[in-house]
Amino acid sequence: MGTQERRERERHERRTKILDAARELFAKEGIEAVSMRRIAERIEYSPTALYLHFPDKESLFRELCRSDFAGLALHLNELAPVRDPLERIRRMGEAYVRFAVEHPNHYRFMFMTEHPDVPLDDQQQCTKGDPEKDAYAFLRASCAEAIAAGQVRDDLHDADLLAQTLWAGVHGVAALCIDRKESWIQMHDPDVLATHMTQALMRGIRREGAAAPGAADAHAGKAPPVAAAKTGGPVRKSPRSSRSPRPRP
Amino acid sequence: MGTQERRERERHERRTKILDAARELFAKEGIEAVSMRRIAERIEYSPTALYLHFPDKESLFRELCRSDFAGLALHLNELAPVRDPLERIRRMGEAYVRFAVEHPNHYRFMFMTEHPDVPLDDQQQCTKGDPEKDAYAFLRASCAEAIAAGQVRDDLHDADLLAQTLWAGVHGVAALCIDRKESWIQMHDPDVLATHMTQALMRGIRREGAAAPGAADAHAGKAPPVAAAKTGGPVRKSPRSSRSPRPRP
DNA sequence: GCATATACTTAACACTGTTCAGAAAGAGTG
DNA sequence: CACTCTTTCTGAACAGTGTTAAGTATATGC
Repeated sequence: MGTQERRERERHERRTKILDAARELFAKEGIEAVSMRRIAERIEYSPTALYLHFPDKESLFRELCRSDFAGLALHLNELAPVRDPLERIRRMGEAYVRFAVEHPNHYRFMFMTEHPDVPLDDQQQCTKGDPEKDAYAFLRASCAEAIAAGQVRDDLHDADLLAQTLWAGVHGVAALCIDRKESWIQMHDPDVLATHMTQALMRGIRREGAAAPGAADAHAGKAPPVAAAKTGGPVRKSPRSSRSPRPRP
Repeated sequence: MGTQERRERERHERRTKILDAARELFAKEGIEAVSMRRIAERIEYSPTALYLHFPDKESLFRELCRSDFAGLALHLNELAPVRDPLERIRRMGEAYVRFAVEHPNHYRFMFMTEHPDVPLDDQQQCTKGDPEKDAYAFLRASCAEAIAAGQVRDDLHDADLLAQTLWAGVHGVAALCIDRKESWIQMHDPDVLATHMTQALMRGIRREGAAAPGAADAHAGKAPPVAAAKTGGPVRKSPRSSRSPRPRP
């Protein structure tokens, strides 16, 4: 009987209707400024109706941002064809800051607010570690690749440590540019800062003697072994207990 | 007539009584979790009484954090006697992250929340730019010094650009460590990350050919020209910054 | 003694996220 | 058809928030 399926479908439509309304308000005004009542109002529901589809406000926005995480990963994956790992990483940094500045509200929610330690649900569980859907995994894989290629200084041969250092660098640029936009400290242009940050970090992590990539490098015609081809190791999903990269070689 | 002065004094005492209660709650639970009612309760006032001393909640916390800004600047100024500008900057980075991790709530309010573009009041107006009271000014001055000393690459000869790049680097470490403490990405130890970040950045900004400072440098016995000329203080004990791991020279 | 400024309180407003009891409508079953 | 059960939504309410208006003591200044 098709009724079951039709109901499922209609339910899904209602859900996305809520999410669409929320996304619009949220992206424009930020998470704090948007109340459940206003979201409900916009789609002519009562506030209570939202709670039939989402347990609370945070879950609603979490769901909303999940797609944005995927979007970020997709955005960065466009750089997968760049052959030289360090050059790829450098460009990822620039693209990352651009993404953050263009979607400040999403970025703020994704990376600038404390998230309670809620256990990953099934969907997150299987995207985690997949370089195509998990931006951090992609970065980490590229770092591992660079290390394996002997491009990185000896004291940075831990892929997680390297990835987190680089991530922190561009996150700092993004976060300061978003928060301190109208502050007593006049920040430079995000693009300029991002470029200098990534270049400085590249010089800072590169093994001495390793040649900097000339402008010659650039794109490869064909997608190479998928950006590291699992360089990051057996990246599969890990049942949450595996949250201990625990490096220290 | 002494009544005026006494009243002024008593008023000031009430003010600090409020601030003390607020500081305690705020530092423990964060700005969001603390309500005006709870602050008032703690000192056996009615909630409205707070509004006789502060126009609103944000002003209260702003006042509270002003002293912490000064504290940060003081903390960093202990490094003023370090003669070599780049080495001084590098250590400032480490000290900065340590400060952030030790006072996460204050740091979050100072540098991780959007502050409305409120015009600086008189007091802020005159601390701004003073390296002893304004940590950014101190960093910027050190950057200018390093540039003047010919230690910095030519493409980073803008003191603000350089300062903001370095700041962003350590801010990224601090912010990620504070926010992602319990996240699906297990962050490395803040100290380790801070050390690697600052070292990588130092290598990344240093003019090629300029010698890295040997461990020989370190403290100066006497106040050297710029840095300490303004420190006004002989920079005695550094009660809290003494635990500098500092591996890998 | 009296007006006044100060410090405080009670009551209330306009919000917030969230829950609970119920109503209306459709589907499945006798 | 009637009966039940599920789904979907609503209205009212709870417990909280920051903040304001109006009113009350009390000490000061004349």
